Amino acid sequence: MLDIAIPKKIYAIVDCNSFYASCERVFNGRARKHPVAVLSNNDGCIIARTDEVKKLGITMADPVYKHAVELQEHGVMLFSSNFTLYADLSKRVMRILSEFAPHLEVYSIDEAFLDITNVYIPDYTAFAKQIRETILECIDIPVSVGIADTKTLAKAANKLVKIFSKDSGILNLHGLREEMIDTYLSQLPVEDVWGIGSRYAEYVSFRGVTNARELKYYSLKEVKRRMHIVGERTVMELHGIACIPFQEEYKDKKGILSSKAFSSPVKDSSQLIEAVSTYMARAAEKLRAQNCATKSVSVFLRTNHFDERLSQYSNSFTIKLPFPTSYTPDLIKYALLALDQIFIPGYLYHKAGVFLDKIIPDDTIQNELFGAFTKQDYLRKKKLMEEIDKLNFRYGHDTVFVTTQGVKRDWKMKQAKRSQRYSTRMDELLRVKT
DNA sequence: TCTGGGGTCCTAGGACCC
DNA sequence: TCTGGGGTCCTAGGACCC
Repeated sequence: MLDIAIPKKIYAIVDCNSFYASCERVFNGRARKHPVAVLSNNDGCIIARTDEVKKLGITMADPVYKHAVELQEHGVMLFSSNFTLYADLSKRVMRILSEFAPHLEVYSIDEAFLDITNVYIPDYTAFAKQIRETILECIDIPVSVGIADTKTLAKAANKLVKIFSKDSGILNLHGLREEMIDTYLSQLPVEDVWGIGSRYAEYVSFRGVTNARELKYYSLKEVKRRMHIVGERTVMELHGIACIPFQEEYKDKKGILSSKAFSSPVKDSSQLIEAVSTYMARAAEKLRAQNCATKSVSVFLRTNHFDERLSQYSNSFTIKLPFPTSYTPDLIKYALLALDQIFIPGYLYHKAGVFLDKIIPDDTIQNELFGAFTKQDYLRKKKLMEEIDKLNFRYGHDTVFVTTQGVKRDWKMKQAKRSQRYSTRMDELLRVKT
């Protein structure tokens, strides 16, 4: 295909099976014996499910109420999401994985790539087996491992585990003959290829491309025309040519979003003010946690688009800030100005959110040449917020808060079925009867 | 009654500059 | 009838990921 020599890579991807559901099983003996599903905020959708639940035909983000009968019939245990717990267990999994390879890319809360190009591994399957067993033993979370010469092929291998090696949880494509790899790829539906979403899958399947092997040999020119450079990279990677870079170091977020649906419809501006203030407080915490400041604040709100009987409204407004900041009261002030631009009385609001954009590391902030803003001013506010963040971290969210966040918070999400934060809160440790 | 909450990257097109 | 050409920066929107 190409004349130039490309240094070969070898990647493994480790993916926690039904991660949130598996986390619930770690601390709940009864859940081990039952199918488990984890719910979104407000307990509205199913966002993680064990295999038994998948077999019922319940897909990601399916609303619970649609499946109430099957869920009950099959004795599925439902849990509200408990992200504090999941994040903590994720960290522990990643720590173990980092011992298996010199380079680790934490790709999501439940997945990581390992660059094992220069690791001496006599038997890749045995290597993967050791990873699985260690994580199972130490953290009690089952994982699947895919190994191949590109990230896309490793992801494909990981998906194919479910078809070819469910019991072992391992599939290694590295070192196989091309025809053998193609045989595997022919079993992977094109929409399961990493980088091919529903729109592209629809486009190519219309042209007779329904699996990964067919995509691999489809016209590269056509792929490039319709799916641009991203699609082209995907196809190249299916050919075993690594073009998606490995990103080891943690990158600061370029945008920070905080948004949630309300537990019940909201009409009053006073409640929206509380919600937007609270979301902004959370976004600002995240911003400060990465030592950054923002120069842009957006607010959006919308009615429930699922309810066709309601009159619909959706809008957003962005304010460019006169100076970079991470100071919650400033950010809330601008967020409320933005909210004021888009709030129209009379609608039943279902969801609101804030978005921070134009994020910069705060050590790049400089005095404004002819303005009132000074770096000293920024640092003074930052110091104050750091103290408040410490208190809130120690005593729980919103121990110290801005008054517009409100006290009652009727609009707040429901989490009726949340498990305890076993691993991070002293007062919620697992109790064992002796 | 009840429908997630985060993120990323890329492209096209317009504004603006010389 | 002719009506520069090249560059950068910004934004909105669309695709994707988990």
